[in-house]
Amino acid sequence: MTIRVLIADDEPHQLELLSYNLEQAGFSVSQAQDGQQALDLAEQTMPDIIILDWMMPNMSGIDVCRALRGIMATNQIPVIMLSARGEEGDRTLGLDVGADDYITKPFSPKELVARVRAVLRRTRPMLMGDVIAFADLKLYPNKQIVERDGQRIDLGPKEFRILSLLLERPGNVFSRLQVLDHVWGHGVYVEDRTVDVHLSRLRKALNHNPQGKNHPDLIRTVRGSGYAMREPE
Amino acid sequence: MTIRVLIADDEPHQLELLSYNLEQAGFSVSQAQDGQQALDLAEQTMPDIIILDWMMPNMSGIDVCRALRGIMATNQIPVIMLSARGEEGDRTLGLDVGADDYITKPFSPKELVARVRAVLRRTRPMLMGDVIAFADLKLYPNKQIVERDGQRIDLGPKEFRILSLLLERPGNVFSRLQVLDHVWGHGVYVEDRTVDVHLSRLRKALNHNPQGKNHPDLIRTVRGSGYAMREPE
DNA sequence: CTTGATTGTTTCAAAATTATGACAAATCTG
DNA sequence: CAGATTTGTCATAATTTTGAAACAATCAAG
Repeated sequence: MTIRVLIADDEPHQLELLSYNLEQAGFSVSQAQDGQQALDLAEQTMPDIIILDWMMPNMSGIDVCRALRGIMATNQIPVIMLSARGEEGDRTLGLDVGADDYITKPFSPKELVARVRAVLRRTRPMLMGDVIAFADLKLYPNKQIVERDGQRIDLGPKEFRILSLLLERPGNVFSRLQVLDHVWGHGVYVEDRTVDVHLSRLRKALNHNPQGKNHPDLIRTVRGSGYAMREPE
Repeated sequence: MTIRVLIADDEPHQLELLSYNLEQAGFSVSQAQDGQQALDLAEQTMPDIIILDWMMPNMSGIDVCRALRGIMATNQIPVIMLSARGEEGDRTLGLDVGADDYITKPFSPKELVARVRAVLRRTRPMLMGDVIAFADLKLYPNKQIVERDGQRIDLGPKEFRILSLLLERPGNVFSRLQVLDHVWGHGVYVEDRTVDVHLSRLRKALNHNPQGKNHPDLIRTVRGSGYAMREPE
């Protein structure tokens, strides 16, 4: 369950240095030497976070960021921009384009690592082991426990992971294929209708109420598309 | 099995004074002169507790604390902040960033030592040799003794250490690999299934009741992941 | 209100994972 | 060193989880 970082910088020395530090910090790192390559790699490998140097040949960090935001698959991946300039205008431009954080050079590798963690904590709290709350539901990643309305709920591994996925972006619709990819992993031969079955099991477990009436259904079926968490009224 | 403290303060005199007192109190102390160094040392040596001066060159105590919290490896290490100012806002900022306690200057070395002990007692009772209680279970860390429901229980060394590990963060799931790492140590060639066997032995020992019915099982198996202490709802 | 498409559920055998008894090797104790 | 205890592995049993198929229910549009 390692966190994957993509880092793009045209200066080999800097790239190597930062990669090394990120790896030391326990991340799995892939490198790009220019903007175009970064974009390609991002699409191919779908990292958990992307670090872009502002100035790069071929395609600037800004351009890459804009492009990433335009692609459905990548537009949720958090981005950190690295910049030599320190002008306020740049910063806002960076954030405007959809970057999640902005670091001005010079900075220490330590700082970069800290920022990466901070951004991930903000955007993907589950990856960092924080408790996820949604309506009257609580999910404890470290304990692999789910509670609804204070009541403990038992879930099989697959159901737990599906719920985790849905809770990563509450409200977002996940297609059956996406669910298969994230929960089963790539290249696994399984019917997509199997997802339905697990969703059914998940619903049954979540909505079942020991005393009396069932809880309202927290999962929304989007006909023709997939499933999502539903925020109750 | 001495407790290791990292203390960071940019004023050499103060640093020396506090270090001396902490050492007198039986702690093993390492020193940092600025924030960056503190962060580095923390990652390298993984102390049991960290004391940070609020104002430091290079990186303030706040920044260091934030960074520590962002790093998986260090985010469980308790932190005490030292501050010259006494404003309420600072205090809450300090605690917001994830500090465990906050001391306003001027303070006596005695007070610092007392606070260190208090924080450790709160966060890592086992380190202080305190008795760990969990449900009707009691574990005496330095005596290597466990009792359930008042009855003395005999555990082999491995079983004792596994139980200690599970009790460090009750409810948290520990993978077989984590258990192997913590109990056997790194680079030991042992089947992961061996952990199952020891868990089985641990359970048998814990749940066996001389008079009549067995105790309820205190250990939770998390299919596909590992083991954890079973917490009440 | 019918129809075709999509989704929900139940059931069941297979697959995967975990529990545990038995035993030899290793380690400790006196 | 002898005897006792602790360890690690294996084989087998017990359990849980999974995936697919079959059928029921629901939906969206004519």
